[in-house]
Amino acid sequence: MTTTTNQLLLGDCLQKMNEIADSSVDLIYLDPPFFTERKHKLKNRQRTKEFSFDDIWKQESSYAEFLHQRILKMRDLLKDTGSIFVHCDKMANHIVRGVLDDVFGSEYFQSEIIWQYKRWSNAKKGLLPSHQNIYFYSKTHDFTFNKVFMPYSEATNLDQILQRRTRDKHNKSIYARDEQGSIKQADAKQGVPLSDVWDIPYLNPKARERVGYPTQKPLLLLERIIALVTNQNDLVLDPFCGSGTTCVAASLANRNYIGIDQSEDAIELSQTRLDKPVKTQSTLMQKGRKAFEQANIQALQCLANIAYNPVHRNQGIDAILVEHHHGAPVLVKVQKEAETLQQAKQLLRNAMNVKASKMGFLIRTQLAQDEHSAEAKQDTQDQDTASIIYVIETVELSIRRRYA
Amino acid sequence: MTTTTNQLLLGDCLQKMNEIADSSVDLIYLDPPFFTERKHKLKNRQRTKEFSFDDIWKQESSYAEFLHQRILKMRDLLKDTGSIFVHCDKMANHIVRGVLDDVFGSEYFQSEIIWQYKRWSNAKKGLLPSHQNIYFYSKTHDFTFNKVFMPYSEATNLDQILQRRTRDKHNKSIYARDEQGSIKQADAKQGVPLSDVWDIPYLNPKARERVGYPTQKPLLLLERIIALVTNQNDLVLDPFCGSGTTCVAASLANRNYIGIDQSEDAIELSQTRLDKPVKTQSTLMQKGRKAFEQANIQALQCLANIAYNPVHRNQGIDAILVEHHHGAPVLVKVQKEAETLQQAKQLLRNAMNVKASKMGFLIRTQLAQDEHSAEAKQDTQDQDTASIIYVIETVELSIRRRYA
DNA sequence: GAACCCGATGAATCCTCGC
DNA sequence: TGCGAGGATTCATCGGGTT
Repeated sequence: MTTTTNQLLLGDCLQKMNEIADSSVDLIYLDPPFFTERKHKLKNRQRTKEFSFDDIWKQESSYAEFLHQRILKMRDLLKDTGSIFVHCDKMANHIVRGVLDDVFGSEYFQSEIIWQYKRWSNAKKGLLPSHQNIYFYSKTHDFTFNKVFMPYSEATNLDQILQRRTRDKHNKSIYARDEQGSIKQADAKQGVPLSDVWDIPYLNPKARERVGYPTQKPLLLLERIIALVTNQNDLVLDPFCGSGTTCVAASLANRNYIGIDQSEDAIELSQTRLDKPVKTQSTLMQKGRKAFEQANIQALQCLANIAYNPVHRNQGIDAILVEHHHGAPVLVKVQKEAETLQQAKQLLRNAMNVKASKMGFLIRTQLAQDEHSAEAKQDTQDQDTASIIYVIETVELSIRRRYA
Repeated sequence: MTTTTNQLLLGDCLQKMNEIADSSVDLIYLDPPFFTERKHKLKNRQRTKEFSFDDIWKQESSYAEFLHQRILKMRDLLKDTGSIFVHCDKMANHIVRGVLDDVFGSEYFQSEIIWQYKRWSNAKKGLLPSHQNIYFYSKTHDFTFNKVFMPYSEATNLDQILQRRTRDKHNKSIYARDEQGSIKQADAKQGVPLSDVWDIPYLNPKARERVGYPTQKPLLLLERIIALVTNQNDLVLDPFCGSGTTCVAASLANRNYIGIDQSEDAIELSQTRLDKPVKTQSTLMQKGRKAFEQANIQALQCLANIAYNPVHRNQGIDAILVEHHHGAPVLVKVQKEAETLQQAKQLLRNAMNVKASKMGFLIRTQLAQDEHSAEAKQDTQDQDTASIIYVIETVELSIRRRYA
């Protein structure tokens, strides 16, 4: 049997998976639906002194049964080098784990991935839920895995890490030295293996990427999973594809895909997204939180000795000073490379209107086309609102100016 | 029955807990021993097509039974306002969760806490394990909880947070505006509620706090848990107290404690620690990770487009290139403001000797007193070691030079 | 085969040395 | 004697090799 790839199938995956050849899939990702009705049944149950596992499972059995049947079939579809990633509802992760241990075997459990994100807070008593669990099992020990390396920790003595080590006669670890007694260097290192805790921004409620599916996942999450355990032209299957994120990510990464869903709407939506994929264009999404911190280094350096709160994700403002001025916040904006001074000023002015700010600082970083225009040099006083924008230059710009 | 507090009990907690009065404990923390023998039993088990839940559990049942008996008793010991925190082994978290759901009821599940950390890596194919799970259940809905707030994330729209919000007639959340229609500023906010993902440094192998217990937890972790769900003079119980971290943390926070352990050594050790508690106080602990990042911003900026590993805490080196040269690392140093070129060169040269590096780059950022000296302009070749230092200038410096 | 040993690992602390 | 820079050391966890 040959499998037609790059298609979306409408129906229960239990049936539809029969259209896929055994041992043909490289990665299965699923976020199975979770039926919350069961939960309430538990409420009034009697606690018994004599413990039986059946008690736990009876409550969950219909769900576990549902999942078990399907995951059994999924295992057959996987190549020997294939992997499965199962996204868990927080009320059911023990059930999912139990089923996976049964079908794949606990020795093929690779990782519990924690997808961590910051989120808008709620008023709930307790801790703010800010993670989800993804279980990663491989079919065999010979699974495809593309190693990813991350930077060393800031607290690491990196120069020492690069020294070769050995053990002395007491089996104590020491640095290796050559005949002259100088330290031997280790081979080139690439960094630290990727951790099982992933800090990936939660899909912002207003993101363009969002298509209205409650459990929609960020593309970045799926892209990372796909990059980790598949290669180009491999086949990715999502048996509960929903809004189609997995398929879109696979398609963007030049992998083949098959998506299955019971809902006609889901299939239609997925197809639309596949025809014209939209990925949220935010610095945070693309480069991660670290890059976000560095993106504005220049701006922050200018402010090095002033007490300020950095502001991200706002075109008009890069920082708000801690000190207020006449009871209103003082805003700071750094001119971006692509902005003319005019544009930058207007953005800051808008922001100041919204924030009712009376004082703003605009930090120039770019030479103007017409260096002699009045606008380029003067601070701006807005007649209506009595607010003022001071224009400041970076040191570097003032040097370049003398050459202009 | 009255309970004697601030004591350590030797024995199986199943028996010893009988010495504690029912409904007298405010917090139970436990890190139950985990018997890894199970793992191997699972290995050769046949997967059966007809699915039975008993199959999953039979393997685990002796362990689950062990845990269930004890946790049942623990629930009785808890006050109605009390909570339990259970630390899980990564191979057993589904078992623990199942038992807790059974004893406490899933509606009293409050959080799965992810304790996240950085740690030395290993050769594992796959993701680097860097978290542990802690389950948090309350006995009733009326549990003690002290809200904790953390600083806002870098990606938060801080400017929006500072705007006062209200609801319109359709009960939709909107920004509050004054008579003139401009936005009202909110009062100072406390921050974001504490997340269920905790970044707490792992107990370092060299830490003096370490006492030799393999599963010893950092005091910081227990301190946070205790602060979260207990008040002064409350009673904290650890039925598997091991090295006694829980009791020490409770004692330091002016809570009462009871620790139980089967091992005489553990009890003795715990008592020693209680008499003279040691807590790690380091730069990382005190100033946090951020302190490292900001120390060196300027140097890192100069290296923007080169593949390098940043080096902290070493005067002679700011970075090591990823690529090696003639089998030796290539070192990079950025001249600091207070350093003359001579001094900078010497520091780099020393570092190169120690690291046996053949090639180094020194990035000039300062104009020399005597701009015309030969030393200022020339690269340095060391006759003895055949190593060479290339001197490079920043763009900014070369502009300033033309004015010098 | 199974049990054991051994080397590699990197985070982060302790510790020493020099001024 | 105090302090800071940076060198030294440890540990749990893998894989792989060897009894």
